[in-house]
Formats: sequence, C-alpha cells, structure tokens
Amino acid sequence: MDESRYNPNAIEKKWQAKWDADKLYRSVIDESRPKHYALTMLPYPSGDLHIGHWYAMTPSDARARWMRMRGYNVLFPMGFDAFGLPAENAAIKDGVHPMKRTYANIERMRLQLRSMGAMFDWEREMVSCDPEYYRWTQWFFIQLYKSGLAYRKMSAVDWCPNCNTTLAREQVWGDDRHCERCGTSVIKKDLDQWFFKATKYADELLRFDEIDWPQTVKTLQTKWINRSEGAEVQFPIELESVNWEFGKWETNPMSKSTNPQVTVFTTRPDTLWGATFMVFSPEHPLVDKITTPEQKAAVDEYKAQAARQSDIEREATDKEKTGVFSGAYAINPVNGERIPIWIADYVLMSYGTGAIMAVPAHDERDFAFARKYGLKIIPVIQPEGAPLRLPPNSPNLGGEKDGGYMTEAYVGAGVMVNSAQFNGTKVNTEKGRKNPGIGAVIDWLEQKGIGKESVNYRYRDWLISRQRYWGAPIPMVHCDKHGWNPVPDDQLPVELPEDVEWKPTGESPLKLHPTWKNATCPVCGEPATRETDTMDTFMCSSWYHLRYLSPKYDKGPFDDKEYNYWMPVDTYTGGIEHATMHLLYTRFFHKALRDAGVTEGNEPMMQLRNQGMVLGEDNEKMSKSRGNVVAPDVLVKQYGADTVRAYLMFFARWDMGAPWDSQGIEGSARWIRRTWTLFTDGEKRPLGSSETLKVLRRKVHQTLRRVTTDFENFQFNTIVSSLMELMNEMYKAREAGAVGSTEWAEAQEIYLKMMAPVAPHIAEELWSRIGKPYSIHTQTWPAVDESAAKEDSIEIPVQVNGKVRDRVIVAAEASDEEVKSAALASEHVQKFLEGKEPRKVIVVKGKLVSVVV
RNA sequence: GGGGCGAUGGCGGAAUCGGCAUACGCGGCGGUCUUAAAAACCGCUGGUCUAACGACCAUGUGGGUUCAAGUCCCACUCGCCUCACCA
Repeated sequence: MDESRYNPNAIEKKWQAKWDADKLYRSVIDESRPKHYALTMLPYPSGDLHIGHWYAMTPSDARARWMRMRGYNVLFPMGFDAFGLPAENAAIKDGVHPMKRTYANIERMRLQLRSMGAMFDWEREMVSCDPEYYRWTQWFFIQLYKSGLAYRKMSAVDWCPNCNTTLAREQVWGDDRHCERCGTSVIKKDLDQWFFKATKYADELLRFDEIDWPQTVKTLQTKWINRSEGAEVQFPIELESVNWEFGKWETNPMSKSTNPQVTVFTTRPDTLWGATFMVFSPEHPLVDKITTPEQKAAVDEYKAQAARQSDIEREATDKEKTGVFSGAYAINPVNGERIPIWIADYVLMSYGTGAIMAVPAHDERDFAFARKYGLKIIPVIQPEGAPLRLPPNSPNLGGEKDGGYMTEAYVGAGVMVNSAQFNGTKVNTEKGRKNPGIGAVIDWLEQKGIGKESVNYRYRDWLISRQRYWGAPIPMVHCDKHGWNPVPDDQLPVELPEDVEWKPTGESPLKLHPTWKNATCPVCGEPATRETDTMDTFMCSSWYHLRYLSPKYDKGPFDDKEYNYWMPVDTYTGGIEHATMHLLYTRFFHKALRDAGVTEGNEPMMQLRNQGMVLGEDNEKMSKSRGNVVAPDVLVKQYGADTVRAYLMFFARWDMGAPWDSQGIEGSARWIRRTWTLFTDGEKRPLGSSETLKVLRRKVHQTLRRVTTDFENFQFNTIVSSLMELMNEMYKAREAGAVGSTEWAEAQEIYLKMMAPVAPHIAEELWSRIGKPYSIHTQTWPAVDESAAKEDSIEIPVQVNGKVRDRVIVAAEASDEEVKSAALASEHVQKFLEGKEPRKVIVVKGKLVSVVV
C-alpha cells in the first residue's frame, strides 16, 4: 500500500484497534483529577445508526475529548434503550423474539458506533432489557412504592388502539391527540393502572435555579406543569334540585336538611359576584343526580353525543360552544343568588373539579356561552375610564346589535364593583395573592369557611402501566387477602418468560401465558397473581445514567463509590423532543429517590444542550417513505469517519441543524486531505523571513484562542472553519519557507491538538508521523500565548458621516490622538470632508474612527 | 388563538460589548496540468452603474434611538417549534 496517500479506512481501523487494545478510553475513578461526566442520550436499537445519531453524538464526543485534554477525568458512556414497542410489533408480524432481534440490532449498532471513533468507555455499557438492568428498574419501582409515590387507580386513561396499550399524558401529542409512537388517535378507556405521584414534585420541578438548561426546555416544562393559583369555592345546590333516588351524596348521606355542595376551582375569586351560572362537565358524577325530570331527555342526549364525539372534535378551540340546561340551580355563596346549572363539554372532567362557576363578564368562554344561551352577564370589574356597558336587553341578547356595548369579556385590570364590601378594591392582571383583589377575597372566603386558597396544575401523575410484553414487568403481586404487595428484593428480577406466543389479539403475551402470572403472596405465602403489565420504557431511561457508573454491580443499582465521584452529570446533550418526557421524568425520578435516600443532590443533570435536526436534502424530515435518508455507513466507507465527523460539526449551527448537502461534504473531505498533504509532503523551501514566522505564530495562537472558547460554547461549526483558516495560513507560510523553523513545529503541534477532538484518527496518525509520542488524545490542551496572538499594526476603517471612506494602518498601541490624526490625514477622507471642519471625531480603540461633519 | 424561536449572497453559514456585513465552506465562472476526464492547484464570485478609479444600494418589511444598527426599541409579514376551551 502507498504509505504517502491518505487512506482513511486503513488508518481508522488501525487506530481504533490500538485504542481499544490500550484501553485508552477506559474511565476509572481518579481522585487526583477533577471529574467530568459527559452524557449523550442513548439510542433505541432500531437496527441502524442514523445520521441523526452521528449528528447528536459526534460533537458531544469532540467536546468530551476536549475536556479530557484540559485535564478532566472524563466519563463518556454509551448504552441502549432496548425495551419498547417496535421489537414486539415486529415479533407479532414475523415471530422473531424481541430479545433475539434486539440483541442482534445492538450487535450491529455497536459496530456502527465504534466506526465513529468516539471515546465511549464500552466497559460501562448498559442495556435496559438485560435482566441485570431491569432488576434494578423493578427495585426502583418498589422504592417509589414504599415511599408512597406509586399507587394504583381506576381512571379514564389514554389508550392507543394500534399499540394496544395505555399511554402517559406526555405521550399523547398534537391537536388530534395521537400516540407519540405510531400516530394513531388515542381513545379513552376506564382502567386500573399504576401511577407515580409526580405531581407531588410539581413545584420543585418548576425551579431551575441549580441547573444550566436551555430557556426553551425550561419554558416547555413550565408550561407543561402549568401551575395556576386561585381558590376552591363551595357552591350549595338547591335542595329541590336534587334527585335523591339516584344515590347518596358522599358528604351528606341522604340528609335532606343540609344542602349538598359542589366545589369549583377558579383563578378569579375576585369575580365571584359575577358568577351567574355554573357549568358541569358531561362526565361529572353529579349530573344524573341534579337533572330534573323535564330536562332528563335533553341532558341524556347531550351526554350521549359528547361521549360519541372524538377528542379531536371536542377539543377544537374554535368550535362553537354547546350545552344544555340541567333544570337545577345552585346558590352563589357570596350573594345568595340563585344560578342555573348547565352541562357543557367545554368543561373538562380531567381538570380542576370538572365543574366551574361561570363569570361571563370576565371570561371569554363563559361570555360566548352566555350570549348563545341568553344567560345573565354582570360586570364586577370596572376598567379605568369608560365603564363597561351591558347590551341593553341582557340577559336576552339574541339578534341585537352590539354597538357601544360589551362585545367580549373584559379580562383586564380595574376596580371591583357590584361586589358588596369589596367594591372599590383594585384588581390588576397578576395571578394569585399578588393581585390585591384576589388576595382580599381569598382571606374573606377562608374566614367565612366557604372556600380556600388553592393551586391547580395541568401536570398529571405519571401513568406507567403498559399492556405489553417487551418491558420491565411491574414487580407487584396481588393476593385476595392482602391486596397488592411488592415482590421481595431477593426474588428480583421478575424475569420475562421466553416461551410466549405472538398473537395479534391486542392482549399482552404475559396475560395469555399459562403459568407465568402464578405467584405466592409475600405476606401469607398463599397462591397469588402477578401484575402482567410492564413499565413505560421512560422508567428505564430515567436512571440509565446511574447504571453506567457500575454496570456490573450486583449489590444495588450503582456503587456508592462511583456515584460519589462521578455524579451529577455535568453535560447532557440530546434532542429537545424529550423536553416534557424523558427530561421531566428523569428530574422527577432523581428527586423522588433523593427523598427515599437513594440519590443525592436536587438535580441529576447540571448542564443541558440540545442539538438541532439534520433534514433530508429536500429540506424535509428524513424518512424511509420519503427516500431522503442519509446512511452514515455509506459515507464512512466513501470518506472515512473523520470527514463525516468534521462535516457534521461544520455544516450547520449545532443547535439549529440544517438540510443535508451531499456536495457540501466534499469541502470537509478536501480539508482533511489538504491537512494530510500539508503534514506529509516533505518538500523543503529556503527558510523564510522572520516576519513570515511571526505572522504564522500569531495566527496559530489566535486560532487556539477562538477554538478554545468555541468548544466551551458548543460552537462546533466555527471550530472547523477556524482550523480551515489556519490550514490556509500554514500553506502560505510553507510557501514562504516556514518549514524547519521552531514556529512551524509549534504550528504543527497545536494544529493537530486542536484537530484531535474533531478528527481523532487522522490527528493520531499525523501526530505519530511527525514523531510525537502516543497518544495525541492524552496530550494537554495548549495554552494561548497572548503576546504572540497580538497584532502589531491594525487597519482601522475611517467613517465620514457613518460611511466607511478609507482605511488607515496604525500601530496596535497607537494613542487615540495618533489614530485621529492619521485618519484626518487621509486624502480620501479629506475629499469627503469637503473642506469643512469636523464637528466631532470619535475614536474607538482598535476598531474605527468616525468623523462627523 | 396563546407562548417561544428564527429570517444575512444561488446554498449552509460567520460577524465577542452597538464599531470594516458576507469569515469558512458548497455551488458557479475563468485558468494551469492532462490526449481527454477526474483529482489537484491558481484566480474571480452580493447587486446596480462604470473602460477604470470609484459611487450608490443591500442582513424579511416599515418606522425609531445613535456619530454608528444584522445586533437595541416599536409595529408588521413569513417560517419553524410548542401548547391548545386548563376554569
């Protein structure tokens, strides 16, 4: 083979084997060095590494390598998120066991990952479907159960009819409420399921003060949790309104002497006096009890229609509001007014209490509803200036013109009116007690015992039951006498049976298995039944970063020694699509386990950075059906891993992503080849001038300064372009006779060190070819020589009235006066002054001169 | 509909604190080498006008602040992301 030609496949294979044999990337505890835990999101073993994986992992690897060169003891592990639906769905089709398929895929992807030349420590690999891994996933479930954070509840949950399983709220996407995995619209089912009490941590999850995460992720999580402050208020229902035969009131069993109460949540207790009707969700359990015989037919029909409607239709925001009168009345507790109770589907059973007080004057939805059905509107907040005017014939509003009158709800600031002793109280647009009107009313409600301050969240508890086979079995056993109990630790893991049948019945093979579910009760030892549901795979990925610490440890999920040294994760990188899923689950998980005494600290990952997405050449999302998928294996074969790495770092801003350009990679390939030529072409020229060498050295140190800050800031594209510039400069210097000088030797050394994190193989090869000791990857990152980086003379643009008219060259150290006179001495500048005296001359040191006439 | 992010040559992008707009690369054009092509190398490459020196215009649109705006402020247009009757 021709040794002088750049042959990426040969040198990459050679160095990967050597690094492997030398355990160059093995990370072990070393108290003498500061640690750095760099983590990139682990892949699902789909069978092929995608260019998107390369895009996410390569810059993360480069930065981890850079941290290592800066003296940190770096942990950069890799593993597989191996449970999940695709493997099981494929099994139903072709009968290949998910275990077999998954491990075959992992085998293949390991090779592909190795071809990247990343510094993964493979001895720390974890695979979430390995029983030695999910043993601890189950153990964590039991810890949460023992902490009172896991509970079982019957409720209406989201069910994907295609995946045949329930989903967590986070896994239902879009306005058509489709399944995150397969895109099918979900339906509601009443099921008994396991939940984690994530809402207990809602307030803590809203605090981001300890972590350096992108604002967008913090905003998404904040919006997702959606804390709203307000009050709960009890509304008595008129005695005549209650259909007693329908059953008991839980709080007032068959007592006809006390009014039954219904609780509503409101963020606007200051508008209570304007509550002119109530609205119940069609699913509200009291609907049947309060509906009068005359209204029964209409209400039943409305309920049936609401149940028939899909969530899509029901949740369309711009849909006209519909509803039906129940015939019943409630009493507004603040003023004793008798107000009608309506049934409408714009009130959701899943938020608040499923019933609202309607204040049409100050709520848009209630206003629209009141106008449609001719209900009373009473303004209770009056803005400054022109008072709100009701339509003249309110409450009967049909067909009237609205000129000069209220045409929409007033939601701004103002003064309370029509509100008894609160008249005159100022109201602003703040939420909760920050609003003086709300604060005053809450105090009064609490004192009167008809309401209390309350906080509501949109955030739901985490539904983790999945009616599927390919997941970690929920380690619970049910006994007729003793109910649900966790499987004792010494019986973990509860392993998945291998001898199962794949039938497209929609039932989990675990449920259909003849014997697997037979167990004994941990309390009495009598026959009992295993839970046949498995856990959401997000449970597996909520703690994988902990398993990397000690993947073979069998006395616990991790070895404390490793935990104490490496945790928390210092830098976490991955896609933003997990903002309200994995990234929220893992924070909850860490906090819950902190309180159970398992983990330490408040947050698992201190710094988070998100990469963008590589689109297809057609500017569309890559997909097999579009035929625009870029295969990294092909590119590696054609160009070598170093070129692919360099191009992925160069071609777009990492946090933004961009469409793929198959021509563009030629530029990176050229850079790598030209670097090769620069270092291997031994052609000598007569030694050049000292100025040449000085200019070269200056460029080297300027580049080093830039590359260092760019690594710090995840600006990978400009790292590569700076190196390209330096290379061009080195070619010029070589032409001018720099080869053989100490400056040239230094340039070569620093250039390769800067290149090493980006293109580790060629950097190692050239490093050894210039006679340096193995390995470049254990070298120290060079320090910038600021005096060398400094320019001696600089070109200063001179502006006249804001336009650049000339450039003058001055010494870098020149005083403002010197620069000013040099600028004014310019003929060209004088021409534009047209003989006039400058009114003002602004000198910005080292930047420019601005002359104003 | 609410919220967030963004818009710079033919394309991806660069521009630290408000201080030379278009770095670096792709593509294009011209050239060297070659029988030829590829590769490699050299030069040009935002627009308009000009023989040239050079002038004028240009960072989605319209205003504003400033000696100076891609960068700050206001309004709008388009695109992407996100939530979506949340009481």
